[in-house]
Amino acid sequence: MKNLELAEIFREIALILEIKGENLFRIRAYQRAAQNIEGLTEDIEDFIRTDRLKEIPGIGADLSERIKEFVKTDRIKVYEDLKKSIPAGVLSLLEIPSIGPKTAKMLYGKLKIKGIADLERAIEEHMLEGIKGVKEKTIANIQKGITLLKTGKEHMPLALAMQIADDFVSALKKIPGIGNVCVAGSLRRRKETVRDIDILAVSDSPKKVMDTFSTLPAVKDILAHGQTKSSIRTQDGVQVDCRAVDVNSFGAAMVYFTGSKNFNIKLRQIAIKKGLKLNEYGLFRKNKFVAGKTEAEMFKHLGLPYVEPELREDTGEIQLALKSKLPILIELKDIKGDLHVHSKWSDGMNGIEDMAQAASKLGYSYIAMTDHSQSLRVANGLNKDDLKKKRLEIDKVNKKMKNFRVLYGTEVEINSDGSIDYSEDILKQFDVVVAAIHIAFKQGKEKLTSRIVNACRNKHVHIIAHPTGRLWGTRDAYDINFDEVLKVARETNTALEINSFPNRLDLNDTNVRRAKAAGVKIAINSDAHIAEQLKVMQFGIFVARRGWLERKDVINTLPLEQLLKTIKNEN
DNA sequence: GCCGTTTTCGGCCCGACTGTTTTCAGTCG
Repeated sequence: MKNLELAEIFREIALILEIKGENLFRIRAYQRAAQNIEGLTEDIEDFIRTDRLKEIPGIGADLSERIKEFVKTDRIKVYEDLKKSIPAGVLSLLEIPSIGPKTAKMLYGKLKIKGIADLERAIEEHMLEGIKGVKEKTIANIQKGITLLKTGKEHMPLALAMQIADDFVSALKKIPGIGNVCVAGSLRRRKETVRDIDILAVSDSPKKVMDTFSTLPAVKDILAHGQTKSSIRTQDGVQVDCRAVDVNSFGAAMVYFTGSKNFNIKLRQIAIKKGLKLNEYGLFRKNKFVAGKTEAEMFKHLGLPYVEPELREDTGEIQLALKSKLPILIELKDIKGDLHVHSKWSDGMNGIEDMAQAASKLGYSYIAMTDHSQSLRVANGLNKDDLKKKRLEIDKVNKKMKNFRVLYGTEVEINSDGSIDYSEDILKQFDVVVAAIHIAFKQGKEKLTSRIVNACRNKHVHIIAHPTGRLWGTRDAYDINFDEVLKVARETNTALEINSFPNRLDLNDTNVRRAKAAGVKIAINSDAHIAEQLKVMQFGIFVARRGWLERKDVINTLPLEQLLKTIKNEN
């Protein structure tokens, strides 16, 4: 699958064109194409094979040819030529905050600066001084930008961002007379990682909000401080933007500030077609205010149903919204149980009853106690004798608890040779079998794919846990043929997991969408090792929603009896 | 470079903040 590679190239073409000062709309066309290709749930080569390239929004005659050229020859001539015209390092200048295409072009044109190291040297040697339009502050900002780039946090996991955002929101809510205070931006869209935090506040006196915001104890640097909009960096290097609006503009501002950028552009185009103007203050007809107080009324006046924030990425949701065919996204309250949970029997910290009680308190009606299997010694995997004792304990807990069922489960190891860590005899006794890879994940694409595919083909395996194995900040996804996995999972009625652990979130949103498109069922599980961790389920739900999942796509939204029938292939 | 119940040519989202200017360009979201 060459989708991501291709998107990357288009994006780079756009950057080079930007520096060269080319037509802005040509640049945007490449950016848009890159984004749309990235969001595809299907292999780009399939589009070529079936002659549907031009059905992808933003792909016309020219880009179709470029795509075909790339798939066929692995290169794009236009791109190769462009790369020759500008040294690679010049593009890296754009990563520095405060440096955009114009500045990068000027630096390269006037001072032959070909990268960040060059730029630092030039500043040291006072070479920037005396250039038209560059004074002390510009130089200071570039220096600050370089420092930020080197030390600053690039992206942080959603869970961390939510905590930081909560602190800011509570602090702002203490301002006397303040109205709504909400997070917006990619955080509200629940992207798995976010670069900065956006907060929107309703107030009659925006200046007061700005002053309070920029002087909170967590603030280290003030990046901008205006009348209605400010931007700061925290002691930990996280950028937080805050904007204050009038109560009548709250909905418009939420739409605007939540994004995504491309989603906003699409909405504004729709507005124009209706003879309206859309900005962060509202919808206007000839400067007359039409709507703006709530998001719901904004969408309504644009002729659209409410679009959930997680969908607002301009990857086809607007087209569906126009036809009123948006998916009804799954919610946390739809989850009836957790099918991947550990206890003291393997590497968990709580006993079976503790986990069951905690799950019951969350409103679940079942959990599967899926402790590790015998070969995974580091996690205290269970042998045959352990399993017998564990089963007795489960029976005991089940007798005691009302309206709740502990399912006898395992997270069985997919061994390095592709075999399953328990024999058929043992496997068939479990209510729920989750299979997973924890060892030998550098075997290469073919071998890894065949291990997972074999597990799917084992009739006792119901779910593949954390199917791509990525660990945020530690380990990339395994190199597997995901299309092959989807095909076999579908054939064998094996569910793929969304592992909700904040550093896993595996499957991710794009893969979830691909799985749904392929007709594969999903299980959203916590993988909790202590009772408190059952609550990470919400992060899996975020991923599911970003992957367009509805209740019916997820097996653990089913009541117990139906769930058992479904996973055992009995209906 | 894309796209079309206004159009196959001429449009293409909109505004805040900053730093440098004498009215605005560049950057950012």
